[in-house]
Amino acid sequence: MLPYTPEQGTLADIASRRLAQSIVTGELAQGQKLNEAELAERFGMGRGPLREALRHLEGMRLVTRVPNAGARVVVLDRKTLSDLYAVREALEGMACRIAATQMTDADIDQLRKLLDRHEAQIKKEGGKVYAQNEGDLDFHYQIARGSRNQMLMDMLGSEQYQLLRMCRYRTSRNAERTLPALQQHRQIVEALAQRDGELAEMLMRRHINGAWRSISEMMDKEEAA
Amino acid sequence: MLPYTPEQGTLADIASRRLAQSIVTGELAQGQKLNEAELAERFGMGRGPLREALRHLEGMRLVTRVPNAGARVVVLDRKTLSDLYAVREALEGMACRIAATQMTDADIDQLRKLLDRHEAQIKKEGGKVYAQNEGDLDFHYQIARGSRNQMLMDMLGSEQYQLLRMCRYRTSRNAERTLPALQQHRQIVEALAQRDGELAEMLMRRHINGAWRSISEMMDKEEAA
DNA sequence: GCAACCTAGATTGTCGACAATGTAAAAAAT
DNA sequence: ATTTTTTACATTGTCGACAATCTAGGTTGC
Repeated sequence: MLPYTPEQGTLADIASRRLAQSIVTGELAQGQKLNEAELAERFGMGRGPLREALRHLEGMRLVTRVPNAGARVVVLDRKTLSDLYAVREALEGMACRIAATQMTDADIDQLRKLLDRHEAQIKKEGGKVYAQNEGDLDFHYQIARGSRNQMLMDMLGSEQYQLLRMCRYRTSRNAERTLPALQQHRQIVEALAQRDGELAEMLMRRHINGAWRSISEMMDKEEAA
Repeated sequence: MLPYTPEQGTLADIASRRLAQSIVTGELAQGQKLNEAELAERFGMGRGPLREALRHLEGMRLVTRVPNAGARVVVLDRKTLSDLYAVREALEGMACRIAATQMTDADIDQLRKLLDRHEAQIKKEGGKVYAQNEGDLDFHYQIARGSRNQMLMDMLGSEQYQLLRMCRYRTSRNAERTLPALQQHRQIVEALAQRDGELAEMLMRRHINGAWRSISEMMDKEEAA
């Protein structure tokens, strides 16, 4: 259950969502120049709303702007991703620790069901990447919700972490990590069920660290080629 | 050394900075309605750039917008601040742990000098609130820099954490906590100097936790009145 | 007197045009 | 031929006007 983005609102809101989606999925390449007139044309709106959308995205750090030179899609280099995963480890570790005391039994049960669905999906399709990706995000977001910390939820769910989704799309083609990841997810849920915050935090930190190492290796291979 | 914001740029950039400043200092009250035409008039610009600035601030979470009903200054209630301080504890704790291995001796020396200046200022003026405030922010930001994690620096220095500055302005009138805080800062620096990341993290977490308790108490008193 | 409805004013959302700036290609000079 | 200068074009920045929406006050009916 990702934060629901209603399909309506002002034109600027719509443009903002569509652009965010295009950036995150890689439809718009990293570093690509964003031409206002062209995008406005494509979305069927004036340049005004589109400029507002770009400003919003700038605040979200999905685009970078230079005065009088326009906006470009942000570029995720190795260092940026490394920094991001370090921050994730701290934030989501904390989320787990707090969630262990704050989540209701019903919440935890929902988490289990979510993982069941993931498992079924993996077995059926061998990991249709898109769904698997959003599913993993769901898991992490649900735990953030469990912490009852709105700021954490904002950071993970809607804003800053879009960068993460962006990275996922690039790196999730090899689905070899999905099964061990699911296993780790289950361990985390069990720790939460036992109300063991420290263990849950440790498992989550290890899980994220492992994910980073996997991505890092993949980038090494890509660079070698 | 807060991130330097040049006094130039597009009108939207200027409006964004001026608004952020006004919001953070409390010149614009929490929850206050932001009238586009009025603000545009005051800043001597059209409504276009001003709307872009509002969008940017929305991305920064300093204002909240409702379609067709305008923008309002964000309201920092007790829960929001509590969440914010929990996140701070995790992030700045991490910053300390990493900074202990990443900062150069020169960096640490600069940190000592910064604290010397703070001490002198406190003794001289009994804590001119504004300077003291920004000074404390400097300290925390320098440590984030020491972690060499750009994402962390962004989060602390320029964006999300503006909420924190906002809160500080409201709560820093009673300067009774400045001296113990300085003492804690010194302890943290010495832990960094000894390259003891774990200790530095622990001290920082305790420091932030103490700050939150102090603010929380103050809010209790205010509510009682 | 109270409530629902309607009207007038204010405010936000959007667009198109124009000015300012940056960029790249063509022309001129060495 | 290469470098510099100039010129033309594309893009961004800004403004003012108009349409859509919301809000408040008054009016009408019960």
